[in-house]
Amino acid sequence: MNSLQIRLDKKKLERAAYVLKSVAHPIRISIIDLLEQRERLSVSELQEALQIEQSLLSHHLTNMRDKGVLDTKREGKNVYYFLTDTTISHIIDCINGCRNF
Amino acid sequence: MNSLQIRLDKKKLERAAYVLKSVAHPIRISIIDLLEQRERLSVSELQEALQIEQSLLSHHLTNMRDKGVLDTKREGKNVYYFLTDTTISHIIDCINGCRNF
DNA sequence: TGTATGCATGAATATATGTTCATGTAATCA
DNA sequence: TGATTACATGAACATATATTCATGCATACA
Repeated sequence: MNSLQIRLDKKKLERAAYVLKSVAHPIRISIIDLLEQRERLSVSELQEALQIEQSLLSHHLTNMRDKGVLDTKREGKNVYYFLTDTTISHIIDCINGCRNF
Repeated sequence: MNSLQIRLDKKKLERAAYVLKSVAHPIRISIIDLLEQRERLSVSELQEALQIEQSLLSHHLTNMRDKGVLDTKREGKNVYYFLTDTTISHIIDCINGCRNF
């Protein structure tokens, strides 16, 4: 028997890689970490916690939103970001809980 | 109270991003998927299943090995690759089991 | 309505990653 | 020991990603 084959179709593979990419960055992992603590955060709040340029933060947030990891809700002048799915949190916990990495 | 802060230190963050990056690619996800089915696989076996150039595969394998995701064992002419940690499998399962992605 | 605040966007640049091609090396076997 | 098989490596090139800077747009408020 030699039935070795990839179990994921091309679309799934690309989608998975696409989502994972949007997590695989120190700043973006930090954003997820913060959103695990606070449910939802405005860009200003994130900026204060992260201490990075507003524009850079905005680019990262847009990136994560485009990839479906985050979503937003405007309230007055503020835009609040929140996690769309707990899967991403699990992934970060997974990595951090792991001794080998 | 306003005790919002990143819970992960810089080293952990960079390490996590580093490991995640080595997973965030269709070919490399496929490799992990195959190694979940077979425990260990030679480069030739992987190549047959993946249908990609030997050199490209080798680069990806080296990448994953360097980042601690895979390890190797030579046996005669063959080099066998295997997962060092189930965390990575969990991550892939996590993503695939998730309806939102 | 003008001004300040909060955030987004686009172009330019810097840097990292992926892929190919040619070649190298290690183990086996005739 | 010379040829073959299995895999690795490095340079060159292509492409993607990250960062900065300047500017734009929306909301609120004086």
